[in-house]
Amino acid sequence: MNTTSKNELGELLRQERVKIPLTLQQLSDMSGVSPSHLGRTERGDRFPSAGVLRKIAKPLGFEEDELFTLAGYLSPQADTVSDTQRNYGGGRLDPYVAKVLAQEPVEVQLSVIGILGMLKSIAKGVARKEAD
Amino acid sequence: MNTTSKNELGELLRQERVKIPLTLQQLSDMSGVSPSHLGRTERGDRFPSAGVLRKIAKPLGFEEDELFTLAGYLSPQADTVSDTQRNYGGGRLDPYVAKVLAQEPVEVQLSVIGILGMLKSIAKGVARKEAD
DNA sequence: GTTGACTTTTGCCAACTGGCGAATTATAAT
DNA sequence: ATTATAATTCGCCAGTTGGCAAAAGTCAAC
Repeated sequence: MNTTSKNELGELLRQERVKIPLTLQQLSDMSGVSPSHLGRTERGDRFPSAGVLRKIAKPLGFEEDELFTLAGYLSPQADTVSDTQRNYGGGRLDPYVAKVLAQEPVEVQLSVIGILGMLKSIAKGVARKEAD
Repeated sequence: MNTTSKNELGELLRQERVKIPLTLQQLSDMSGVSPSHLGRTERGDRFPSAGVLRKIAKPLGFEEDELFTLAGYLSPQADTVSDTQRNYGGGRLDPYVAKVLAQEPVEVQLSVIGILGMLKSIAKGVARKEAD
């Protein structure tokens, strides 16, 4: 449908699924869409209908209509769409990192990024000192 | 498809089209959807995809996503809380954590879980000590 | 009534979606 | 290395969507 696509949608879907992390089978169980179809969708040999997009959105952590705009069913600035995180073109989370972290309780996960924030501010201070 | 449907969507579409007023041909010219398909859709023997709903929305005076909810592609009020449903199975990575971490270089990500590992082993030692 | 233009419906068809089961490929475990 | 097991992909299929062209159905002027 979108000739210039390079299949960014499918790649995004796989990226999100893997980083959660989920298998096709698990996502299938949550969404009611067959694993084979999900796989084909991610790799771009099938284009997902609005129905499937709706079913898989929440399990993947998307807003209900977020995937619609990404799929071109809704224009980018269409109403409502809470300007959520613009992480799409941004950095990627290493799958191994995701897997390890996912095994920790959410509070630990949050602590980890809290500590990361501290380290970053310390590093920043050090860098400023060194620059003097 | 839905035997009990009464086809409210199709009837609504026809009502709006006639009210404007437009012929199937005219709506077809504006939307790029064939008259025959529009006719079948209104009468309920075809169910419109998200693509055609998007195409005919504005010509009929609807918001772009308005027909999506009417067609059941979008729930009546998309609640914008992605935090509500989580923890499907065990081992899920918090989306916020994922977003934050994803913005760091992969080496930083790896360092982070390295540090996490250290902290865990320290905690384990402490716990054993306390248990004594 | 008949002709004419216009609107809607119908017959048929290609293309696509999405599911199921088998085959293949990765991942552990012994 | 070999086997077991889980994950992904492939082959094939039924059901739908949506377009085109031809067939009705409508309504006016003549």
